Amino acid sequence: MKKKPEIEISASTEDKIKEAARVVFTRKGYAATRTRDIAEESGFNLALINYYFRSKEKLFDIIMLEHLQLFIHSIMGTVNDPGTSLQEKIEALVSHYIDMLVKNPNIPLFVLNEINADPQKLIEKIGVQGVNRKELVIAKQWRAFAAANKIAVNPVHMLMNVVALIIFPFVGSPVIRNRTGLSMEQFNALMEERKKLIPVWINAMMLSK
Amino acid sequence: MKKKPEIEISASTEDKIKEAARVVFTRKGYAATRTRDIAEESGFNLALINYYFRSKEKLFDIIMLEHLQLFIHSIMGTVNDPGTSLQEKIEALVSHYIDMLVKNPNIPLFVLNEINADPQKLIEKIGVQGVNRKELVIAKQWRAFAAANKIAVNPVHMLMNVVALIIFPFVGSPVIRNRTGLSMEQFNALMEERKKLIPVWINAMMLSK
DNA sequence: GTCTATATACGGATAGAC
DNA sequence: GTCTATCCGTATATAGAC
Repeated sequence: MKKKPEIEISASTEDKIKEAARVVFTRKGYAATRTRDIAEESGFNLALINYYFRSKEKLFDIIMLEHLQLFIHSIMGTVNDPGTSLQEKIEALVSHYIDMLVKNPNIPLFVLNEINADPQKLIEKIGVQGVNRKELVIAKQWRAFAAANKIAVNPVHMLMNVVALIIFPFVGSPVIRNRTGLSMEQFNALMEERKKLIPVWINAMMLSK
Repeated sequence: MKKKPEIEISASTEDKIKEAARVVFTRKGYAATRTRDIAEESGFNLALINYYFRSKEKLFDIIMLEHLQLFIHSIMGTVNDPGTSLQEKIEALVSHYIDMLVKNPNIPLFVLNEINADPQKLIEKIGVQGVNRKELVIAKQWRAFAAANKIAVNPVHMLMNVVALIIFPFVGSPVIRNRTGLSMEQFNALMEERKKLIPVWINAMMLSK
């Protein structure tokens, strides 16, 4: 495992190809990207892709795995932190994901797409199954909150709602921007607003009767 | 324009191919479906697809157009009905779309995907631009409601939220079902619950401070 | 390691028999 | 209208020169 500098002055050819692949795969999906597109984007020849990664599919698997880890990895620290309240955890998650998605707006659709294309394959690769979700700190805090406030709705609803409010705008971004006439900057400004709004909304939803 | 029977005892070959195409395109997306897949699904030979539809792309355009109309068409009546309140309109829309999505759970991801792949192309085809959205009855009712309750948030947020809460669970269905262990029937039961819950949530969100 | 040239496979589309 | 056989472009992958 080679150590990498924080700022890559000159990335290796392998990393350049991987970055190019990330860009193209994420924008067009697996089936619609050609190895030629990746080669062009990277500035190298198409033969090099196979030299480093053996095949288009293997390269894709690497990219996808990194995306999934980006989604899942960082979350674990916050949801299992005994030092923060439920409300604070929601705020942290919302803020963190919106930041990430503003930088990488194409990731959600890409990931959802490819999971849909082959649900088995990708689910095996994540392998976070080890964690017992019921015993996460956030789960305990939710149960306490639900009991204290006599909340009867299935927690799966609230989970879906949080994720929906965060992710959906990015998935629907082209439609939204077209129908509303918003520029990319204006759209991102709205997303910034949502960091504050979503936790408030979630709270209101949970307590609604 | 031939009139079709409500229940097709024996659909024409053309319609069978179209239905097969709908199934395969919707499941796999444009790039990943092969005309051979459609042929197999339809029970006919691949040559027939070109006989009836000239090309894969023309067939796709037809399917996509029908999907988009399914999304947009029925909505206009309800959002422009002067006889129902804002709350009633939201209830009607939520209920209607969830019914539709339970029957066609793959449509949202498919449509979002293809819009993302080529935003220009599809937006031109919808052509609902004629409608002045500001003058829809629902828009007036929203402004009245917002004024009466001193709501300051950008209405685009609320629009995104309604759509997100309805559509996202279907887009994320494979992940959700995998992480929660829900069967398809249990998932659909949750969606049924959401017909009542979402309008309540929306109301709570709008009035939250 | 990186390139050019090429083998090989696959997919969309068509010709032509029935 | 429907089929079988086939053409032809394109995409992945590899061989081999440098």
